[in-house]
Amino acid sequence: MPELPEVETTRRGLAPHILGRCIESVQVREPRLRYPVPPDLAARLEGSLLVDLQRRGKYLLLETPRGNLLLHLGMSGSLKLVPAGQAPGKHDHVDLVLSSGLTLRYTDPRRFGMVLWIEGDPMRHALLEHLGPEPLGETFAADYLYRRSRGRKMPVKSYIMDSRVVVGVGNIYANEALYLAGIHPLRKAGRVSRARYARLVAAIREVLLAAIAQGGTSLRDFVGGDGRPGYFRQSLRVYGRAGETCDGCEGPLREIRLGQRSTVYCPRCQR
DNA sequence: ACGAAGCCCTGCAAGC
DNA sequence: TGCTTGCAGGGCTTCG
Repeated sequence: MPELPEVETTRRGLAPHILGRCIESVQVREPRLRYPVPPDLAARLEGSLLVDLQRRGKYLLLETPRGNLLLHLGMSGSLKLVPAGQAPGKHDHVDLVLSSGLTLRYTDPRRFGMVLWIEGDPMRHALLEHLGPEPLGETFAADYLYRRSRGRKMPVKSYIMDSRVVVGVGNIYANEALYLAGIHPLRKAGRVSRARYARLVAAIREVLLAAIAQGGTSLRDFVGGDGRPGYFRQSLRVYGRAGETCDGCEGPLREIRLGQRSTVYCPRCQR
């Protein structure tokens, strides 16, 4: 399940291999993703130079002189480079055949992801314009989280997973960051102090940066490999560990459902 | 305006 | 063994 670190790892892995290349042809085998792939995508892209690959939250923006390709990996999506002509698998929905002899292949078994075309300023696009700050950027700070949360009654975990508040904090990292910050996931967002938001900001950065650092070790997988970055599993402190022992107090970790998301925490260490 | 629930989808695991 | 059922979840959309 690609979260921000996996998307950033994908961006870094792909960029040096695709930028400066030209799109020779495009094949859309399955347009039924989260939103339909535009029927005229091939006409928009063919013959275009790939100028830049940027990330905004968990979205990737592949820039060409005529517009941007907006990509989201959803739950199960991935992008990889394969040799031109390699037979597609069942869930290989979109191919961009490049001038380099490699094909950029979009795969997504569950089809929660998206491949869209944007002309004009992509940051004005409906899907991007209301996104909150980047968690690794300067504007994401304790003061910001604190002020914006005043009066909010939703659980702090739901608050930090709201992409209008901050982008890129998915379920796994929300669980991990709240554990590191010692904050109970059900605590009302408006009842978290400024000092504890400072700890939370640091914790969110820490888990994301650690995951990116680990993902970076498998960058070679992006060419000819399976295209799957490391999933950071071995470092998880709470996620997927319900019933196991808390590293801090050695008590059992508890699991609840919050908004149909698995939520794991230590009832003793997190208040 | 806010917060919660619903929905999209397939692979996998558990249960019978 | 082969079915059915349930679960996983990002993020937009709808409902209350």
